[in-house]
Amino acid sequence: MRILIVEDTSDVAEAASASLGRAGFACDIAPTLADARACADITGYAAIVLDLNLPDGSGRDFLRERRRAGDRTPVLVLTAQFSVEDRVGALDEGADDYLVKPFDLRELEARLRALTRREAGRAENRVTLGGLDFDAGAQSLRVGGAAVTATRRELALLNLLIANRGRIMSKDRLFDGLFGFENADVGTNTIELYVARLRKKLSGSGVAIETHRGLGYRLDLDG
Amino acid sequence: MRILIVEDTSDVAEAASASLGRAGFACDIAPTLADARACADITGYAAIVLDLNLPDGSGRDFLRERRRAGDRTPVLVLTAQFSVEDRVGALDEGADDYLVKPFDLRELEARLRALTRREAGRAENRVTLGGLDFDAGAQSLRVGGAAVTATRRELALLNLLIANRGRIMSKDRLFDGLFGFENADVGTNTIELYVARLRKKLSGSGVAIETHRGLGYRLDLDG
DNA sequence: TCCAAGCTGTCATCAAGCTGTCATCGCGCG
DNA sequence: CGCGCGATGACAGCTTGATGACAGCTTGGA
Repeated sequence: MRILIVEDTSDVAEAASASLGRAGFACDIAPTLADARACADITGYAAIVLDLNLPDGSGRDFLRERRRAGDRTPVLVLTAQFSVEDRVGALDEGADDYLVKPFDLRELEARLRALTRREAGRAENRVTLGGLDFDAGAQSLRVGGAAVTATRRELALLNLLIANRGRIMSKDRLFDGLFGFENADVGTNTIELYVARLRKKLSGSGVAIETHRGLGYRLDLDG
Repeated sequence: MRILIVEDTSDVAEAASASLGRAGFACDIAPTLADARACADITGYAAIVLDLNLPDGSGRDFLRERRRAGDRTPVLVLTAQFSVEDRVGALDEGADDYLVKPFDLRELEARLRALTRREAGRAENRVTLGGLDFDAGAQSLRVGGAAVTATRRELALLNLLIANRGRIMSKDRLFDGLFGFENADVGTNTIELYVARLRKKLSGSGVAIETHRGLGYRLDLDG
């Protein structure tokens, strides 16, 4: 799951990026509206965290632009203001959620999980699929009832595959979901590597990651 | 848009109901968990406003029940507590949003609009034709309900034919659609080859690729 | 601050199966 | 009946993916 953080205070942006990164999100940071537009044009995001106060304009303009262009990416707005009008305005302009600064990083994380999971058509973090039991919030994985340890990247990949279960995901899309711009030089072989590692851990779970040559991978029930 | 308000303080419930009513929502009020269960079982709601503090238990139990039962109705949680743990917990248990009491009625209204708004709109580029079911996004193909695997080229050809269904496509045009400039030296026989391969996979689908000698191919319903 | 453990990503090598060519056969049309 | 376009089976090359080993780096603990 790739997230765009539009925030000019680098302290806040860095902290959020680090915290979300640990939670399995891949983050890009845009300190200005111009940067945000560039990033959003280049790639798609699972969600956008948007500060309203930016050096080159208001985040609300950016939000309005995207919505007008038909972009429905979930947007969580950050605001330092206490005015109800402002929050309500942002929500009515198409924001999906907001947080008042200063905010707790765990809360940002939980809200982004709620937003992205809604996009995937899920109502809760926990997914049971065959003998597989995955909780995106707790980052925990069980196979046939037994706890299985998995690394951050492995869980991120699993999360992506589950969110798109039954669909073939190209390696490019998986790559975009797993890595932000700062890791753009990572070889695409990495995806194959993590698929292999995940498969090993999922063996016997009744869930399989199928290879579709030249197309990508698909997660679905075995058999 | 019908909304269920689960809240035992009748002042708050009435005020919310009146305000939301003016905004175009139809509201039912449930003062207890038992009432809430009864209402939710009888009819479906566009969203649920849920107080966590109720005379006969915690709203979180109710939330968990509904989610476990597969109910995805958007839930907005009302909480009097400031504990981050509690909010995060509710969100992770499947809540879509929360408000801290006391809250502004306009804000409740805006948030419910945001929650219900996103139920609409799920763009799918999926085509069903006779017994054939093709999803260009998921790159998946079904014939008579059964999943059929196809290679990249086969899917590309199918996509082209479906997009121009009922029209005769010359081999040249199909060729241009399947191969870029770098493959310009591929023999035109290849198209015939892939048509044959596709026909094999589509047999029994009710869809046929007709040959029009000297002109090209046409995909349409059988018979 | 240093160390150890484990996560990450690169590389090389091996396997799989997609791709396109060829040859041969069928079939429609003149 | 003959010509030419199209159909199809077989095959070899080559792209694409799988996987084991390894080095660098991060992270957590002492």
